[in-house]
Amino acid sequence: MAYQLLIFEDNARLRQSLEMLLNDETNFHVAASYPDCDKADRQVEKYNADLVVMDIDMPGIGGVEGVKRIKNTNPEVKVVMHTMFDDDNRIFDSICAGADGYMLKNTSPIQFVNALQEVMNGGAPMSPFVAQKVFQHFRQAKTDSEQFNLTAREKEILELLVKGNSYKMIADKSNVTIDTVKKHLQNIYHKLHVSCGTEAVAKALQHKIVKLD
Amino acid sequence: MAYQLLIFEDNARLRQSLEMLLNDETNFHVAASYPDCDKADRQVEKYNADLVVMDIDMPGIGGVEGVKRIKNTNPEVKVVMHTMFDDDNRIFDSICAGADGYMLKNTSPIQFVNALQEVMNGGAPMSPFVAQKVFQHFRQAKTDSEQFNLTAREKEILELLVKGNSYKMIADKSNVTIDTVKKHLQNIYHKLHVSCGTEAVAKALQHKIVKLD
DNA sequence: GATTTTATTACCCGAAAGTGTAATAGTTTG
DNA sequence: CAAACTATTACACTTTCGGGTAATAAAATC
Repeated sequence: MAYQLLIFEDNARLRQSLEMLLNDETNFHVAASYPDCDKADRQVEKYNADLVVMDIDMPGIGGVEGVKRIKNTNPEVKVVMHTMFDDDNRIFDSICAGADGYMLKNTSPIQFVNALQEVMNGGAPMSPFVAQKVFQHFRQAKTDSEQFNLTAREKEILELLVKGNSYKMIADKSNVTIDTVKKHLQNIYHKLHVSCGTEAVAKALQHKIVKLD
Repeated sequence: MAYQLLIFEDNARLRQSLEMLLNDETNFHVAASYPDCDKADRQVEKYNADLVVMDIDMPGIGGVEGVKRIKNTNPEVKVVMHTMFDDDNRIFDSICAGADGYMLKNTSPIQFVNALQEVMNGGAPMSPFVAQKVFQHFRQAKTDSEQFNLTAREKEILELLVKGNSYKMIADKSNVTIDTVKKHLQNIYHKLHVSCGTEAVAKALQHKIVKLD
């Protein structure tokens, strides 16, 4: 049985190309295709779709919002983004919205079909460039995190602060007096270029100086 | 010119299989292979390696620490993890340590060679299962973030707190009195099940209730 | 239309946070 | 070896936080 597939793509020529390409595959059947995804959730239900190919830049609600709606009503439907956009925000927004794959439009037809097959097998296909961006996102912080020159002791105390401890609790857990804790945090705030505890926590988490499991 | 390749893999049989497999490829040349990566950084330099295949579970320092060292001394060398481990921590630790790819050992030889080729072309190859984990990592928070039942106003105020504003500053920016801010934050703390601002900031960021660009 | 939720202001009070200054001692580094 | 860094404690002082209680009005919900 072939997978029921829906295409959302505002460029008519590309839409038809995709239809032809995918209908040539025995395990895919393009149930329908649309130039916008304003009613994507209903259309998915109507055709009982297994898989959706979603452009991002479309008239009406964009593809990112489209994914959100589809995943909201039919979480089991797989959605693969298919777009020219390769900027970080579009990529991460799509993934957060629930996309199961992210393929750039420069992908060869063979690779694209492979990607769709991969997503049906439970994978998360993405173009090499996208994969690189995703990896970078994890690494990014690591590099600048050591740029604050916090001493081991200071990291220790900052971590306790981030985990919600008061000055007094930090003092107890570190076996020092509260005044020492105060002094350390004062130094920490200076090094992080912040002026209070909440800001320090935000910065520490943002730059992954401390991790919360 | 073939890429100079190093293999770190403690299982002798697998190590030899990999050598044979990769030496069959015209564009790869296995310069050397080792059962541990304790001196990986020096070995990389000695053979002027372009690419490293790295197991994780090895005697001595593990593969994760190995990647760290290699990337520290030779950031331009590509490192692909090759392991049986598919748990989140190993995956994310490796990526953070600087790995350029993460392939599970159940990968077919053809796919593995493709992955190595992909990484040399600037990609970030990963097994479907790994890709799925990575996507999940982005999505995860989104679901439970709306479970705190914060009102729009409360989110607004919480966001200002996270960004390092004092009660007084929040009051000014929200055009309300400081007492109102206090009351709101008090309610917010209850809803988040925390008892102070720093804890609230940590929780807000952890659950991505507010994002810092 | 009545009830609940949300946003708002106000006041009191004690505890916690944050600043400044200063002194001591061990460690590290040049 | 001297200088710089790190960890530590102490005290005084001001500001900020956070809890409790209470009252009002608009908005949303039932």
